[in-house]
Amino acid sequence: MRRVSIEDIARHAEVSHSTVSRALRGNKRISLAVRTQILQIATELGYTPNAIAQSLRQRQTNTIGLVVTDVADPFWGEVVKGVEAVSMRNQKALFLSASQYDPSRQLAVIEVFHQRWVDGIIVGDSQLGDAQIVRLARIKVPTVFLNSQADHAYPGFHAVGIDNYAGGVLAAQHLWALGHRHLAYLGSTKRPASNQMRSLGFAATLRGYGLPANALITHHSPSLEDDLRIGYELARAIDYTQTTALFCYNDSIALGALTYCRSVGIDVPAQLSIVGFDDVAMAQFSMPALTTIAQPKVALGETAMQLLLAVLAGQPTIDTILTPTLVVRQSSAPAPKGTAQ
Amino acid sequence: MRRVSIEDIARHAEVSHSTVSRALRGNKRISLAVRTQILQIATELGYTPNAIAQSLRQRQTNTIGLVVTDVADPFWGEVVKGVEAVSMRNQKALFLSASQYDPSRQLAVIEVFHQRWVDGIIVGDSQLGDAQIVRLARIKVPTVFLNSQADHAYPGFHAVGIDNYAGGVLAAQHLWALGHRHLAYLGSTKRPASNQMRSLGFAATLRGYGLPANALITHHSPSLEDDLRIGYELARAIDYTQTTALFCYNDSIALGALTYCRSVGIDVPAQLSIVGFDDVAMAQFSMPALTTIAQPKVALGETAMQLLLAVLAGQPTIDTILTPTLVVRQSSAPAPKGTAQ
DNA sequence: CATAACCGTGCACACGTGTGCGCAATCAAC
DNA sequence: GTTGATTGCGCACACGTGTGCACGGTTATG
Repeated sequence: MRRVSIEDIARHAEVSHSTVSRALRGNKRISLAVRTQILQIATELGYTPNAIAQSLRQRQTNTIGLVVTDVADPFWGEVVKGVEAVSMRNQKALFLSASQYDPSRQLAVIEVFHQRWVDGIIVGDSQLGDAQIVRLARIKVPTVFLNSQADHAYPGFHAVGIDNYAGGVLAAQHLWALGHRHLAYLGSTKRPASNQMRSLGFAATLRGYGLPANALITHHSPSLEDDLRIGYELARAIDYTQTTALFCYNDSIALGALTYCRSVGIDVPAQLSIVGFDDVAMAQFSMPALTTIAQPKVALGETAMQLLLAVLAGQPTIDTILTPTLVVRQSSAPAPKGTAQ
Repeated sequence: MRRVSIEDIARHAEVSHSTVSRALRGNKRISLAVRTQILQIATELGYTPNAIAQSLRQRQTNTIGLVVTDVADPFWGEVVKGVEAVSMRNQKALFLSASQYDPSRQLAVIEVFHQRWVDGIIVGDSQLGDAQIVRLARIKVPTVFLNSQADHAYPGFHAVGIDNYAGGVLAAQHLWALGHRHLAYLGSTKRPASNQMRSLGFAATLRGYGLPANALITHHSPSLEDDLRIGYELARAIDYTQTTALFCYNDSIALGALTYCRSVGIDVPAQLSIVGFDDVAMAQFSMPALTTIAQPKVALGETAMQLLLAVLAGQPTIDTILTPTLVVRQSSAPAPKGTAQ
């Protein structure tokens, strides 16, 4: 039942375990004859190095902890995919945990990671409060925040994200250019900071164009429900005799809104334009295909992991803010005649 | 820079590290006075147990390895969510890795898990060949296969899955009852076994009803592309002067097919019925909402993890095959007049 | 008061690896 | 042939934790 260790190999080869260890690691002070013999015995016995013992000895686990809010969210699914790919490629094992948008669980997960001596941590959608950040700062694990919902400016903390404000600006420019003068923003309270930035960029840009304050309404869902359902519900609260365009926190909410519109016969985009955020896979396959502010999701995950690796390697790094791009599809069109002021 | 260990606590409390260890673990042979003092010093110093050292000592890591084909796939996202939830609740850390449908990578990941001494492994969508299974059997790690693409009947191997054949039967019954007499199956070659079972259940049932062989055509995508795109492409290859119903390997393919149909003006469900598989979140929000064979995805993940925990606890277990259910929505309807024989 | 039972703690080892240091053997140089 | 360098390997310890055993001290018992 016991697994084969270097001690077992040593016994067979009639050398000490030190010699076996050195031979396996390619130390050049071991003679070729002995080394090849050891390697052969190792494969014969089916030896597998014990990563736990190695970790203890080397005080390093080659392990990364990733905590996200929800793995089943299509956005995070892609991000995790990017993180995993780079992690795998660099021989780091990946711990995954989900926080379900609960900051205390987020911290709890991080503590578990700490106990397991992960080399580094990536936190998605961080909603940690100041007190929690202080606790996190005490355990000095290199940490990368990915699309953080709060500013964590501490030494040893790094960040990768997209410019949410710029995304809001893009949406506003696009819809304004199409002639929309009564608009709505459908937000998400589960992600306070990014929600606010997208909303702000959107609203500020429109105001800059001269849009009166009462011509822009914003609805933020209070619930933790599924985004698709939230979008459906928020869309039903809108007065469509005025509003001709919706900008949604993300694609799931937009797709939910789109479903509501079709179910009550609102013609998208002839009567109503809808713009989403993220550019999830489904966005190009809805009917009509969704105009959206695209985030490079997989790249976001890859970048976060690469940044973390650089930190671990002691290289100088800089935080990265990626820029979102506007992807125009069929869900947005010129405002219907007679609605512009 | 060194982290605080029980040795450090021992020094402060002027006892031996054995006493500290016992106090922390609640051993009743330590006097109350000493124990409380030790606990206080522990929190003062900010002690965190070293899970690596514990693992080495106890020959058990409280760690589970999960390997899936693609985290970004909406189906697997939900499954991972279920696995993670149960894992977390039982204080097991979860290693995640993706195989990208490559059996050799699947095995490679398992070997890494083995090196890290995971207590158990869950393999999603296993496509391991016989040789790989033999290798896997040599390393005696309790393993649960989740919706396996092959029969792995070995001692120490367990399985959780759904009855794909029954799913195919359900789809056939539903579409036949609606009067469809020319049908097509849009499959996926990335998942050979489940694809075959769904196709077989579908075809056998229809033949049982007396459907002539040439009235059912099957298309299997040869590529590794995104399912949504595969569905779109496969749907364009169909002759719609005959075919009035599509049964698709999964919802993503069905949604892709649906998108193609709308883009060329085929009315779903008036002209064409579409049935998917899985019941992903998006299925109820497409237009029309997708009729589909539902899998309990989160429950599947939870069940797999619970089965694994039972195995680890030495309890007797039995493999579980869950039964899919038909969810009728708006994408399926009676066959258009004049098409039935 | 002597002996036994019991309670609280420390010693020492183990888990599996990696590595600094030393030691023996071989070889080269003068 | 003595000295010095070089090569190849083992000894012993460390990483942090848990636990069997022994041992000293206190209390109960006769």
